[in-house]
Amino acid sequence: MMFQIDFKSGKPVYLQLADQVRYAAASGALRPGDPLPSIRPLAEELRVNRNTVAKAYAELESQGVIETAPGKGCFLKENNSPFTKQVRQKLLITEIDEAVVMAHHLQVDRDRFLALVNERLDYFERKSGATKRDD
Amino acid sequence: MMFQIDFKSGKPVYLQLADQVRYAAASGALRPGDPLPSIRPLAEELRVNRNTVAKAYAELESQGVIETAPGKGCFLKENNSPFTKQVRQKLLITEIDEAVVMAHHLQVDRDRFLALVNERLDYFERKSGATKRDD
DNA sequence: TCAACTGTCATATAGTCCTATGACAGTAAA
DNA sequence: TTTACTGTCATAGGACTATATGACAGTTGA
Repeated sequence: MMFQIDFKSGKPVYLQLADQVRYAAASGALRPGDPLPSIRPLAEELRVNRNTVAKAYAELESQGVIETAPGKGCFLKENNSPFTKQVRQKLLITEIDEAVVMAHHLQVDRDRFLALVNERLDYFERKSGATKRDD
Repeated sequence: MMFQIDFKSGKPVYLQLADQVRYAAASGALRPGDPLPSIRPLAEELRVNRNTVAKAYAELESQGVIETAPGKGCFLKENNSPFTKQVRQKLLITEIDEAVVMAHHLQVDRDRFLALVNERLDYFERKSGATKRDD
């Protein structure tokens, strides 16, 4: 589905979820005014307590990313650009660095690493091509 | 100094430290047989409790990265790749996938992503080359 | 109105992370 | 031996994360 939790990462679940909502907003997967998944169903889907989802949403609301309306639901706010282009690039570089460090640690050389990266890019392109939405 | 902790990251301190030791080993900043900083001084320097440093070291020892000798100190192990080739590749692919997924989220296209990967590879190669020591 | 949904709040429980602190045993050098 | 270092262990407490659960009020549609 739209959100995924890594329970082994050591990173709090509510932060993972909040980050993913921000990414969805940044990437356009969620647009201003769009409803977010309701707390209870999402908690069930992610196999997480409803309080944990509520905490993620509460944080997002306090940061002005979403709007919550008791009785109605949660919606993406109009003017949400929590990430500038620079910040987004920094986020990506952090992820890339972790992979590069792991490659060093595992003594995988540059060519083999780049081959793996291309392989995974192919894999995800095939995958997302299959799930492309009609908007 | 050699290690740095980000107290705002949400990631446990002992995991951050363990990762940095692994990186130091991978990059050559620490070589097999080298002594690691002693627990108490390092804890003081990082402004962290000594138990937290001890926990990081204990994890590294259980993973075969370092060796601890009560009364003497902690030292980088000779052959620190406790993982089989398959397991290592799987670990690496997991890291790569996280970066690829992030790139998708942030709408960074393939060419730009590969350019960033190469840039970071260059960066780390320069860095590990520059930290070569005179012993 | 009634039922089913929405978010919200309060309480209790458990686990982890981190701190603080004292104590112990092994090592090494004066 | 004494002193100062090393890693290790045990205990206690605070903060945070997450769980489980019950209850409440607002919204919506039958």
